Amino acid sequence: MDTQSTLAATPQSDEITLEVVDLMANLVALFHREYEEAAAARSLTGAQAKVLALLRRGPMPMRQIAQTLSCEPSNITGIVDRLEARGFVTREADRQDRRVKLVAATETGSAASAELRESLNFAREPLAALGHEERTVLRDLLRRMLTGAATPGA
Amino acid sequence: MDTQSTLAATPQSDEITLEVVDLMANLVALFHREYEEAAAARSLTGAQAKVLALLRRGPMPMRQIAQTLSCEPSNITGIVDRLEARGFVTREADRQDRRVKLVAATETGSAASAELRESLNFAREPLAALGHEERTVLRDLLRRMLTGAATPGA
DNA sequence: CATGAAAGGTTCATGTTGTCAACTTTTCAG
DNA sequence: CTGAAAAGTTGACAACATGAACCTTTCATG
Repeated sequence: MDTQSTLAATPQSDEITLEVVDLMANLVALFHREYEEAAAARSLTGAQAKVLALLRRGPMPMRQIAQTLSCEPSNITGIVDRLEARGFVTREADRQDRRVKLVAATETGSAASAELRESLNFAREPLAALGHEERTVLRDLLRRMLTGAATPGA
Repeated sequence: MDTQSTLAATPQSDEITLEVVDLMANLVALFHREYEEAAAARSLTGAQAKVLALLRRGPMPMRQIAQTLSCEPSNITGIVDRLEARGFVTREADRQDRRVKLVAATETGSAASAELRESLNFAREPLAALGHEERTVLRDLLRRMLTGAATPGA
């Protein structure tokens, strides 16, 4: 299945693909910057904002947070420590398995996260360049790219 | 897929846009992870790889690197220090303005950067889902999104 | 049931990234 | 010539990230 369904001999390294990869890199950098700025405007770091965003759907064990963000559990300990110290998050032991600590967003935490998300949607300058139809096309392409790969958030 | 709310007074927050933003966020996270992994496989950090990538087109002053990456110049000092210590990069004073230090990739540095770039092109699983035509469409959309915004690399 | 392996979190040591303020050197305007 | 401004560096400090060692809880197996 690794063998691509296209006809080219080296479909992964043709002109178009190279340029798309570069464009992607730029877009990724741009989004990353905007995300950091939006978080900083609410005196959150990027990592803290990411963790908080994960908790929108409900409490989550430390380990699962680490897996979702692809980092070591010990790293999450520190980030949650800081979020907890500022009242954005609580830690409580799981009833079923007392080894597990469930991290849950507080009122304040949820509010901050929702606010940040809102601000992001409006800050998306790049998208402003595209019309409705184009966004639809883009959406479909992105969907195709993401199904099959790891899709943590949604 | 409601089609009636397209008279958007708030074109930034319709259904499609919201979904595109979320998809983008996932794609950004995915690319970011892959980039870090690819860099780590060559014992480079993400930041070091980014600086090295910037030098592909030729030497660049410290300040310009900082501006392109949207961070403080003092931060670049440290990153370049480590790259220099490992022989990936050299610092030399600019002839015209001796305040300026031009950072240039060495043979080794260029090779590492090129290698990483190559590996990225092949590691791009998401792109594998798209055919040639679709990649072209995607490229055009990305181009549109990036022109007008800050376009550091290209 | 007892015991040891395994899993979930934390702690500690260490290194990298990032900011900010103070400083040196060089350039340039007056 | 003198002072302001620009380019880089340094030092102090916080956050992030990893890996190893450790504690507690769970669970499989004898």
